Amino acid sequence: MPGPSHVRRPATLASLAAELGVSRTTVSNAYNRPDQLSAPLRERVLEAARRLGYPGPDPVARSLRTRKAGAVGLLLTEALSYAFRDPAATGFLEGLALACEQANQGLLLVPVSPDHVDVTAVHQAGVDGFVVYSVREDDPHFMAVLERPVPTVVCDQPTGVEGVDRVGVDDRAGMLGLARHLTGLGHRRFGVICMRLAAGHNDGPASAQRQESITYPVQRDRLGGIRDGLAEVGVDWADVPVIERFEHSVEAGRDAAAELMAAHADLTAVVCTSDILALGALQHAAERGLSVPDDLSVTGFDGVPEAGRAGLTTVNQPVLEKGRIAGELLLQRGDRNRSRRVTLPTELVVGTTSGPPRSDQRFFSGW
Amino acid sequence: MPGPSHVRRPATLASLAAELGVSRTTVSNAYNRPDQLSAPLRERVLEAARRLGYPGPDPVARSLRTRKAGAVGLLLTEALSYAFRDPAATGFLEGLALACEQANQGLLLVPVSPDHVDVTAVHQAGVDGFVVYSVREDDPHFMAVLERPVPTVVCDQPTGVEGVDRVGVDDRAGMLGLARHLTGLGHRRFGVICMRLAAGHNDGPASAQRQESITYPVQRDRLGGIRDGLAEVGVDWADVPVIERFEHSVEAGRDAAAELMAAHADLTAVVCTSDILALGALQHAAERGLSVPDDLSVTGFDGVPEAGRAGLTTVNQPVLEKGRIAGELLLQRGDRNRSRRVTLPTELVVGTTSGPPRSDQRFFSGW
DNA sequence: TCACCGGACCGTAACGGTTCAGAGCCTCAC
DNA sequence: GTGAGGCTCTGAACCGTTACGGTCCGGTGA
Repeated sequence: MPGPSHVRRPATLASLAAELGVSRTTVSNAYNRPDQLSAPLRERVLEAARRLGYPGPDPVARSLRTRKAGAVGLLLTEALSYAFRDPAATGFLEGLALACEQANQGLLLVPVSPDHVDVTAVHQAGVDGFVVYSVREDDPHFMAVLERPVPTVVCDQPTGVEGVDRVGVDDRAGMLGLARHLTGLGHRRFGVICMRLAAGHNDGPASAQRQESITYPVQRDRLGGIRDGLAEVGVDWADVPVIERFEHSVEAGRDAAAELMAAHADLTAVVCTSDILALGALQHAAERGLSVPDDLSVTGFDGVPEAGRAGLTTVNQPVLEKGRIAGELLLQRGDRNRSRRVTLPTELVVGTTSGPPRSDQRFFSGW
Repeated sequence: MPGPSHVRRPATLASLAAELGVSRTTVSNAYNRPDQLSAPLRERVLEAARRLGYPGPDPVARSLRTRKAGAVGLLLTEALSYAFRDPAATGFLEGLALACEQANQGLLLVPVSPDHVDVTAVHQAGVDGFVVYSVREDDPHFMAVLERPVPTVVCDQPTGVEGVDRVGVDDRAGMLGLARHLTGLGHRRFGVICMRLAAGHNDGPASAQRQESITYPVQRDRLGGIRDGLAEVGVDWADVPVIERFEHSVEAGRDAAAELMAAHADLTAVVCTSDILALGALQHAAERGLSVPDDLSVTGFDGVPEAGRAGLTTVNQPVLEKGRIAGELLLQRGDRNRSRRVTLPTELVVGTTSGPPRSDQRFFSGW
């Protein structure tokens, strides 16, 4: 098997042209516009290229001249590797990759350092546009993206950025439906487990003040949906404990559930703002010996495959579709200039983790 | 919230320099080498940049000049989106992404068209090197990568390419250990389900001839490992039916198992060359009413999370580690020029899907 | 006074292509 | 014979930046 050709400094289009005694234009055309030169000459060019080990036009130089990179940048707030761990993100990426490969565009995962903020990677990225996946409103990387003179599409959050297309779901409505499902079953004593609400590490109860200053619109909407749903049956939001976790993992959900139940043993329903957290809550319930849904109802959000297998009551959102549409919004942008907003439908999925509270608990809740 | 700046044609370094009456070098230095100019002047430059909406040095132009793109290209044979569906690939990607983000390098997923071969995407990719994940020996995209004058690292396959680093596991040894486990349990009647062996769609038995012309070394080694293991107890490989599937999915595994068992109802063990296929085989066994492992033993390869949950007997390989090392081989390549080979260990995991064959079956196998 | 030095800044030449307006030249119709 | 038009091919400008090797100037030590 032949080895790679990176040993020798490769020939350039110019050197190839000189070798052949033709103009650089002609060599360029041999690659890009075969109809612009005679077949024999073209063959002669290509043959010489083979002989001299010319790898074809340099992609970077071409990008500079043509002003297109042939790639889409993807920005995530989390560490890059996170994208491959979170099933919701994975689904999104699959959809986005689908759109990219259909348009023959590369997908550049922009490395963001989770620890120290460093936006150079955003400046480094040779891309024709950015897809931003679910980042904080005041994310510095996102700011850097906005400064780049390329189109941008946001998935989920931040919302309402001028001149930027967005695709997402109606998180508030989705959660509202879920809350009604639970209140309809008779629940009145709720606890909530949510994801990171703003910059800064806050593992524990989310104070009213913190809830005021949420910088993740999705979390804001999901909490808002729950609050609205509970308000309909007279449950005061101030009485609902909300536990926040910085990390988004099953482990974090389990841990949060433990914290929640330790302080509020009388809850009949735990609403989580993601399936991953809910799966953790289910783990905790099992460890605590609570029967779900008899002793406790647990719900999630997203509709990831594992949730389906676990029979979790949740709100499905079309993650793959979100990715696909994000890609299409970016790539198929005609001469449109106004920003477009796409809101996809969610669907309440009633699984086996939600049911009416025990009658004694129901009675208890009447106090 | 402010909008993006892609409306106006952005200022260039040159125009900024002209505006300020300084040289372009100075502006460049303001961004890249703050120590090369006085602080006040630097501030003046940056202020003017802000005022004129100069987004900082163009990444593509910079790449052209500095000859580095700040990104690693990833080549997969399958459609891009596949990478996010196969858990083994996902694990690999996570590891690779880890290495990339540590080196502050982007990860460019190169779009390959699964249907019609089109290597332009490989030529398009502005990257400093390629990681090739598990492709066919004669894959045209891979050939195109080799022509690019950049370093390349291969994961798994193809093997033995001159001048190209490689990371993988000893697939043959892994499978050999697994085969010994099964023969040790008493199995003598085997069936095999394997992944795509070569170019071309072959869903069905893999003839001896096809097995001769395998172009996926990993499959060659895994099958070879089984063969060697069976030979040790006198089982003739010619008597072992091998079913191939083009698609790599649970569904395909289920289907292949059905085909296998329909023709060979007397098998006591089905060895699959991947966990995904094995999970499908388990599904089929369940549908057929076979008790695993009493009626049938089923094994996989890879050690994906789902296999763990299913209790599958399999061969674990450190997929995340493979990705991380692939990235490191590419990024931390010193002035080394000889190609490096890294072989990571595998581990036999005995789950609940393998056990001794029924005694009557064992007797039967003695015929 | 003068050679020398270091900091601050600059001019020029790449980097490797693409693009566009032609220049030749040949053919064909009139 | 001649002008129109088509096919090939060329020359020069341009894309936006950084690398390299300077220059300029004020200060210093002898």
